[in-house]
Amino acid sequence: MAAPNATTVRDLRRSNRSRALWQVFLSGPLTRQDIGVQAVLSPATVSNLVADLVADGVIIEVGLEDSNGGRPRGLLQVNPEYGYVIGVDVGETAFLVELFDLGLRLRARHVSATDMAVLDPQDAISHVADGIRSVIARSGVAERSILGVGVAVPGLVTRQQEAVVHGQSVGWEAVPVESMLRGLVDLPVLVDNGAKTLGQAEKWFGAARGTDDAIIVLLGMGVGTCVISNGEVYRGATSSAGEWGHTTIMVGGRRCRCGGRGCLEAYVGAAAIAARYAELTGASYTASPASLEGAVAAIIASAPGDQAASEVLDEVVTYLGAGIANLVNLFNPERVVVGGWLGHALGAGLLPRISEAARANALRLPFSGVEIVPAQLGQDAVALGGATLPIAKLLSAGAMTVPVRAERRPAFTIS
Amino acid sequence: MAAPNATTVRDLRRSNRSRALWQVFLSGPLTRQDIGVQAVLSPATVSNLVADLVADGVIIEVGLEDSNGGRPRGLLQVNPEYGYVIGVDVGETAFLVELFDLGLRLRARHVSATDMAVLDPQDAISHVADGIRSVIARSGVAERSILGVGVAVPGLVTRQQEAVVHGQSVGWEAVPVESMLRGLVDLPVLVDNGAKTLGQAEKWFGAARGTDDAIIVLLGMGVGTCVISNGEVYRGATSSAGEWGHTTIMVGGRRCRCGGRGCLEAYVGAAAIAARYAELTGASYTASPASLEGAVAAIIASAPGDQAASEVLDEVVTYLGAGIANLVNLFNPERVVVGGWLGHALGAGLLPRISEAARANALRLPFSGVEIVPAQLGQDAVALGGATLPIAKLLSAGAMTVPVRAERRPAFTIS
DNA sequence: CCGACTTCCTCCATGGCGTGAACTATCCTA
DNA sequence: TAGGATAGTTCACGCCATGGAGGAAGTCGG
Repeated sequence: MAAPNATTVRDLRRSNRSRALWQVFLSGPLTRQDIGVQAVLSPATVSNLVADLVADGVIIEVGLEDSNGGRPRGLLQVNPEYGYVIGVDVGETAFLVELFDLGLRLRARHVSATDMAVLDPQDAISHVADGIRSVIARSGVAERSILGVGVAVPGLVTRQQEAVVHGQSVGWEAVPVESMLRGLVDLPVLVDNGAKTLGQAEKWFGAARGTDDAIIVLLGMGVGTCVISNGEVYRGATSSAGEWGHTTIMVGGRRCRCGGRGCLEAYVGAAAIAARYAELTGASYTASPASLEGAVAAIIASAPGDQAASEVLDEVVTYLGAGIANLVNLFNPERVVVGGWLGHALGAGLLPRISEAARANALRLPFSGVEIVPAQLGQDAVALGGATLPIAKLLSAGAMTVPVRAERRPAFTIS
Repeated sequence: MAAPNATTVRDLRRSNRSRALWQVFLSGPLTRQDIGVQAVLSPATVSNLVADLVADGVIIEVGLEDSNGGRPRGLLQVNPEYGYVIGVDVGETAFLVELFDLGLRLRARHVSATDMAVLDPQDAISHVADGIRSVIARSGVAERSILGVGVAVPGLVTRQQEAVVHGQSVGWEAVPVESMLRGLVDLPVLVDNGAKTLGQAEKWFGAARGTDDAIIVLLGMGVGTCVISNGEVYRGATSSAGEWGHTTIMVGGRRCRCGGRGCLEAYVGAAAIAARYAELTGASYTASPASLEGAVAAIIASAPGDQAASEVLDEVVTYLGAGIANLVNLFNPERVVVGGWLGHALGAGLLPRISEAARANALRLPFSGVEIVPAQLGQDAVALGGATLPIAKLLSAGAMTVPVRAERRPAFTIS
C-alpha cells in the first residue's frame, strides 16, 4: 500500500516504517515475527522499527501470545489513543460527522438533517464545520491530537491542487470544498467521493478485505462503484474513475436524469425501479427521495405474488447482471461487493440471480475468478470511510513528523 | 514505472539504478542533470549510477551538448548493442518474429503465413520456435546476448506460475505457451495478450506517450483495449482486464460470436460491419477473415454516396461512441488512442464523429479531460510490443545481474 | 596564446540504513 | 532449580545517498 518511492536511505527508513505500520494497523494485533514475514523485513529491522514506533507512541504492546516452551511473543497494535480522526458524510438529506480513535472506535457523532436542495455550498460547509466543532467538544479530545478530517461528498471530486467537488445531484458546480472547509476549521482536510470512501471502508474492514482487486458496487438513488486495484482505490487521471451509473447499457434506451439515454442507472437505480413499477401498475408516481426507500422495499417485498413487481425486479436483475459483467470484463476483479441501501435490499434474496445474470454476460475466464458477495458495512460507513482518508495519509507517511526539507523536484514521472 | 519495492539499502541501489535507466531509455539521450531532475536523484548519485551503468555497458555517452561558456553536458543513451530482444506476434493468419537491438531498431524479421484454424498449439509453438531460430541466425547476433523473447498472443493470458493462453478465437484452451516455448528455445520467455503489447508499444513510442492514464482501443476482427494506469498496463487479478469487445452495450441486442447478446463487438467489429452491410443491401455474405479488410475498406470508401454504407457507418459511430464513453466514465483516462486496422480505416474520416458521439454519452467532467486521437503505430507494432516485455523486465531490474540470494518471503501483500 | 570565468562532473567524508551473528530475556518442562 | 526452547536486542559491518570541495573541460576577452 502506497510504497513511498524511496530514493535515499532516510526514505527507505520511512518506507519500512510505513510498511510495518500498515500491517499492524490492518491485521493487528501482530507479533514482531508476523510483521517481518508480511512486510518482508528482517527480525533485527522489525525490532528496531517497532522500538521507534513504540517510543513515538504510535503502536503499543498489548499482551503476550501464549508460548509453549519459550519466550512468549509480544502482540503489537496501533495505539488507539495516538490520535483521532473525523469522518464526514455529506449526504443528500443529512450530514453525519463522526469522530473516531485510531482503532476506529466511535467517540462522538453529530447528525444534522438538511436538505441539500435548499442549501447553498457555503451554508452546507458551515454546517459541516459546526458538526466538526460539535464532535470535538463532545468527545473531549484535544484538538491538537486530531490527525485530520476526511469528507465524503456526493458527486465527482477532482484534484489539481485542492479537491473540488462537482455534485450534479445536489447542484454543486466546482465547489472548492477543501479550501472552504480549511478556512473554517484548523485541521488537515481531505475530500473524496462518497462511493470511494465507502469502498475503502469495505476494503479495510468489510467484504473486500484481503483482496487486492475488487469492485464495490453501490446501488441507491445513484449507481456507482469504487474500484480497488493493487489494494488501492483506482482513481484515473482526475480521480473520477468508477462512474458506472451513466455508462450505456442500452443504446438509444430509456432516458436518464443525466440527459443521456440507456444509462445503467435508468434501469437499476432506485428511482427507475419505482417509476417503472408505477408505470406498470398505472399508479400515479411522484418521486420523492425520502419515500423512495420505502417504496422500493415494498416492491421487493411484494414481488413473490405481485406480477408487476416481479417483472420490475426481473428487469433489474437482467440489467444489473449485464452491468456487473461489464465490470468483470473490463477490470478483472477477484471480488465484486454489492452494497448501498438498494444493494442491501436486493441482495438479500436476489444476489444468486444477479450473479447468474452476470455469469451469462461475462466472459467465462474472468468470471470464473470472481466472487459476488454482499457488502458487510451499511450506508453509515460512508463517514467511516471518510475517516480512513487521514489514516491512510498517516500510515503512508509512517507516522513520522515530516522533516522540513525542500523537495528536490516534482514527483517522479516518465517522459 | 515499476518501483521495485525496496527494503534494504541494496534494493535502494537497484531501485535508483532502475529509475535512472528507465528515464534514459524512454526519453534519452539525456544529460546527467536531466536524469537527476526526472528521477529525483542528487547529482552525486546520478554520477555514481551512470558510472556503474557505463562500466556495465548498459548505457553509453553519445556526444556532448553545446555549451555556452562552460563544460559541455554529456549525452547519455541506452547502448543499443547491450543486448537484443525478440518480439513475436502470433496472429490469426501469420506469425511475425522480429529481432531488435535495445534501441528498438529492427535487425531481422521472419514471417510465416499460417492458418491458426488448422494448426494445433504444439505445431504453432514449434513454428514460432523456428522463427526465433531463424531471426537469430539471420541477424548474426550471439544467442547469449539475447535478453529474452516477448510473445504476443490472441486471447486471454492468465498467469499463476507461468503464462497460459486461452485463445477463444483460435480454439486454444488453456495452452501453456510459456513453458512449451521454453522447452524449445533456451531463452527467457514472456507471454502477453496482443492488445496489451500493442498498447505498451503505443505508450512507449506512439500516441500514448507521455501519458500516465490512457486507453488504447483496438478495432479489427475483435475489439479490445489496453488500459494504461499510472504509466503501466492495467492487468487486474488474473491479467485479463480490458476485455471490452464483449461488454454489453445493448441488453438483449444482436447476437455475438461469443454466444452473448448485445456485445459491443457485435456492432462495431469488422465482421459485424460487413454482415450488416450485406444485410442491408441484400447481398449474400460469406465471412472470410482474409477478405474482410477489403470489404470493410470498400464500405468505408463508398459511404459518401452509398445509402446502406453510410447507414452502417452511422451505426458504428453511435455504438463506438457509447462504448468509448463507457471507458471514459469508468477509467477516467486522459487520452484514448484509437488503433487496430479497422481503427485506422475508420479513424481517417470518422474520428471527429466518433469523438462527438462519445461526448454525447460520457459524463461532462471526465470527458472534458480526455483527448481522442488516432494510433501512431500500425498493426505490425504488435511484435514490437512483444519485444518491450523483456526490455521492461531488464529496466525494472536496473540491468543488474540478479544476485543469488533467497527471497525471504512471498511478495508484499496486505492482510 | 593566455588567463578569467563558467559549468559540469567526480571524489570524499559523513551520517543513515538493514543485516547476520552473538547475546540476552522469558517462558516451559522436568 | 537446571536445561531447553523461543523471542527479542545489540553490535559490528558493509552498503548507500549526499553535500561540499575540487578537478575537468569548455567559452570569452584581450
